[in-house]
Amino acid sequence: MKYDAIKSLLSTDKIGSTVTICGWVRTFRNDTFLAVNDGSTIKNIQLVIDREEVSEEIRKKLTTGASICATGELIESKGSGQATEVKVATLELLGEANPDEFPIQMKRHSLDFLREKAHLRFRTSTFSAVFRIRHGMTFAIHKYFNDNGFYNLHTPIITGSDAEGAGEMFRVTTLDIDNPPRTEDGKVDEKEDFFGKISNLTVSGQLEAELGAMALGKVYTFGPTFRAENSNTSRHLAEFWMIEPEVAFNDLVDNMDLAEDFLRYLVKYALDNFADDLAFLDEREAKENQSKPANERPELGLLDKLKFVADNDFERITYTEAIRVLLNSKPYKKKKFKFPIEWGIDLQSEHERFLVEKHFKKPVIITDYPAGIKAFYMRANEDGKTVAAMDILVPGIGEIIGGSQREERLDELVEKCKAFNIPEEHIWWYLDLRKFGTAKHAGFGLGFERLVMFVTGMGNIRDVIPFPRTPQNAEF
RNA sequence: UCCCCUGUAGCUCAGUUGGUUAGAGCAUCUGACUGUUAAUCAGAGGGUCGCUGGUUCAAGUCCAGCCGGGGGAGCCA
Repeated sequence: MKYDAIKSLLSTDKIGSTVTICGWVRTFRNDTFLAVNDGSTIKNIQLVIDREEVSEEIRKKLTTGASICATGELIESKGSGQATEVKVATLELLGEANPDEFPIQMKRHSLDFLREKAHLRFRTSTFSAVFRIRHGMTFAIHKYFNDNGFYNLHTPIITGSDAEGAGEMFRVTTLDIDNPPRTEDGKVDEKEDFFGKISNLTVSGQLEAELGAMALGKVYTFGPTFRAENSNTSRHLAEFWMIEPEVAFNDLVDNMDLAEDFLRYLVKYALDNFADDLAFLDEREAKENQSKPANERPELGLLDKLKFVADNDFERITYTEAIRVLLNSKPYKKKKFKFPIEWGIDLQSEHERFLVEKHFKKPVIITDYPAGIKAFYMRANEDGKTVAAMDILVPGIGEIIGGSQREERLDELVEKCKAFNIPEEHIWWYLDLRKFGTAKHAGFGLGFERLVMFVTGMGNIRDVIPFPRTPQNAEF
């Protein structure tokens, strides 16, 4: 049915016109004032009900969560809390929400509690704001790439490639697991499976994206990825969405320039288009921080943090410099770090957090990591020790982007495969790219949910995806 | 997978060195009020204290095991 989005009515230019509101009741005060939200904005509209017009039977059922549709005149509000309100002429109760059973009441609920009510948490201000912004980020990502000459590439979700090396994979099979077909020597006969071989859910579209980039020039993927790691943290999901641009003829510096421009564009987009939702989340975060001890509070609130990122260049340092900074740091000298620091180790969370939150106080791009701690496809540097890799770290989240210039030299890549125990016949097609018209190219992966965490200030990744998939949990 | 914390009303939490009938705020219900802003005021209902076992005259409180939730670490995005 046709109805007026609340978002379109909150400005006063439609005063005097008859409007139709459909939405869900937030509160009903004084048996007269009905706050209704329809999801078009974080703001509610106030419906004013004449008790002569709407029966007591209906009024009793206007409880939090009930759905209604009403028509009436849009008028200037006599109250001070809002500019406009609707003088109700007709009101239809569409669906009741029994207050004894409906779990979302007008009070502060913990995020833990709402996580267990994921089917209803959209009805809260916090989650509706988060998911509006999540949509906005999806749209802005496609817009950025489209405006900059990239082509969106759909890489496979089910993959027969087992060389991606990004983590444990989910097996995909149509075999009867209680009674699988077996070969003569008693092993499960993989040839009988749907694809005639072992297949899995993808952990990354990067290798396929490289194939696209080496013909279309600039491509990006934006799709679901799956990791069967037993990770129990507030920053990991078993099913998450990833953006992976890949650009032909780009080197590591081009790659960093792209990643930084891209991230800052997205933050600006959120500030420009989701001001109401961000203002609400900013206040929410501020209230939450009040209960924290002073030394755990971030120096900048959400909005200030986003503005700072939008307006300032990221810090760029090499891994080797980062190690030097850490070795000269106060916490290192006072032995506050739990993990040792020496050239060659992978940076721990505590080290990354120090660099980003205490030392530079801004997003940091770390480049040129030791070859031994990075993936096989990253391009070997001239020093023979490091590779052309880059990670972008942001305050509060840690690593949000990981990328590299890819190894385009066939001989070097074949050597790397040997060193990493990857049989050439498994990635013959990836090696073919270096045999025929090879060229330097680079790309990165951005974890979409980590981006949404950063932009919304939410502290747990399970609160920025509608239905999170984590170990031991696939509810809904 | 490892370490730490935690489980008391629908929700958020308090509950002393073990001691009478387990409390508060919000939510709900009843009534009052009627231009309210998470309205207010008065009253009421609501509990197998996660589960199982143990110590004790006595366990929400102490001990053990199990189950659930959270935080941190590793792996990474």
